[in-house]
Amino acid sequence: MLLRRANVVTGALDLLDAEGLGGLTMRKLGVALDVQAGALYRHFPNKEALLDAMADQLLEGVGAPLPSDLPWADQLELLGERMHTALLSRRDGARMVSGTFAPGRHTMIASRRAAQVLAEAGFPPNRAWEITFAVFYFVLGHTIEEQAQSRMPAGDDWTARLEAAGLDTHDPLAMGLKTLAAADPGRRFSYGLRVFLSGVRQHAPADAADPHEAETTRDS
Amino acid sequence: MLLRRANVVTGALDLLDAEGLGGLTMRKLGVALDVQAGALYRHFPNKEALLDAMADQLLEGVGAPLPSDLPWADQLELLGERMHTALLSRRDGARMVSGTFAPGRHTMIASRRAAQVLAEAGFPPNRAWEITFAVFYFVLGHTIEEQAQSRMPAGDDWTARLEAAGLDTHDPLAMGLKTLAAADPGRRFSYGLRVFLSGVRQHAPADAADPHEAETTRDS
DNA sequence: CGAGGAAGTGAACATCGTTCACGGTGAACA
DNA sequence: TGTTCACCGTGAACGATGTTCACTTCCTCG
Repeated sequence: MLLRRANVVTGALDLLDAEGLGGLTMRKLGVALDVQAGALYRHFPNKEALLDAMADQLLEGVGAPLPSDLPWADQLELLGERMHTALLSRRDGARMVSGTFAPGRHTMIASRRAAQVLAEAGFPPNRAWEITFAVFYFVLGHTIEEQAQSRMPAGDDWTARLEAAGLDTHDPLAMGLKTLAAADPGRRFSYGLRVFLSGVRQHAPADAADPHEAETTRDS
Repeated sequence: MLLRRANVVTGALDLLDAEGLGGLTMRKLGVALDVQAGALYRHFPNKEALLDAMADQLLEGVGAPLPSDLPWADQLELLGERMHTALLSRRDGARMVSGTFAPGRHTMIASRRAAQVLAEAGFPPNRAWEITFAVFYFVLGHTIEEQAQSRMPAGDDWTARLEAAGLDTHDPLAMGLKTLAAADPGRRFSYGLRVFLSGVRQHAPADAADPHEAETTRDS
């Protein structure tokens, strides 16, 4: 069968799931696609371009329309959760996206959606983009670590590290770290995202229509 | 001259500045240290361990004591700025740190410092760590992108990308993106960090002594 | 039917991380 | 003083990786 650009991308994403980012090799991808490794260069100038395409494919749908009856901050939260889910959908997805330089089509669509939500909330355009990127950085960074932790040796206790940092193991702070490592990373992510967004809400211009703020400081 | 572990790390960091993360090679590092590549394996079991040590060295001093007369949120901001500066001090510093798995000594010290500030502000220990990591993720993610953009081709206009995403070039949103690309990344970072931290402030427990919040909602 | 171009082959190239048998050297110890 | 021994470094090799290239194969279109 003829090899199409899209086949290469989906095949590469499947191989990513099977082998991880380190095991994603042009030769292995060739085997998976029943093709010699060199043939892949008919569709992509180099591996980096393939990774760019993979990253963009991963973010497909993140920028889909949002329920317009939601407050803008909740729309942003939904967008962040979508991105989080998309990054988690493939092994090492976050690390792969973070290694990408040129934002692709779907990435731009998602960014545009976020910036638009913020602009409609009253933020000036450059501020809207600024916050958009900031939120995405947080999502990306958190998800990278989330996926990195999942491949750590199970009993990789933080105890030794805490001691090396001069922290007593019985310190309540040390205990907190251990309970954190055992906690659900998804909940941690959502909490962090909400913390961030409540900061965004506080920086919203005065003319923004925000129900949360309205509850506490205004009434209409 | 005898090669010591610390010499390898500093030599590797200098080579990182000269060649970038992609050009950081065991052989090149050998040449820089007047040593055969294989000799490096007397000091580090593999390249990853060397990168871990480099990343940790980069973060030395970030966790230094903070001026205790500062409000806790400002202490956290200072910590974030310190980390930002440290990551920027070497080429590809942020990407290098993000590729690291095992947090080293200095990394733990810096994290501990942040968690301690939050704990003293009244956050329960696990929440303190949660927020610590979230802030660090933001700093890391933002700095990665910051350093990635600096090696982009100068005239890499976003115009084409915006059009591919279905956004008119004359849209005010599109204009905002262009002004953003021309803006000082350091200012953008500081703004994002403050936005995040104002969110953290809003999630502080009621018994936290915070002057900002006091100004607006309480008075003592 | 025949030509042209795209898709794929297979082998090679340079480079990478890593390993290993070996040489040297300097300090500790009898 | 002579011997030992742990450590540091050498030099060459191994396998794997990204990438290239001359060549074949095959589909399509005039």
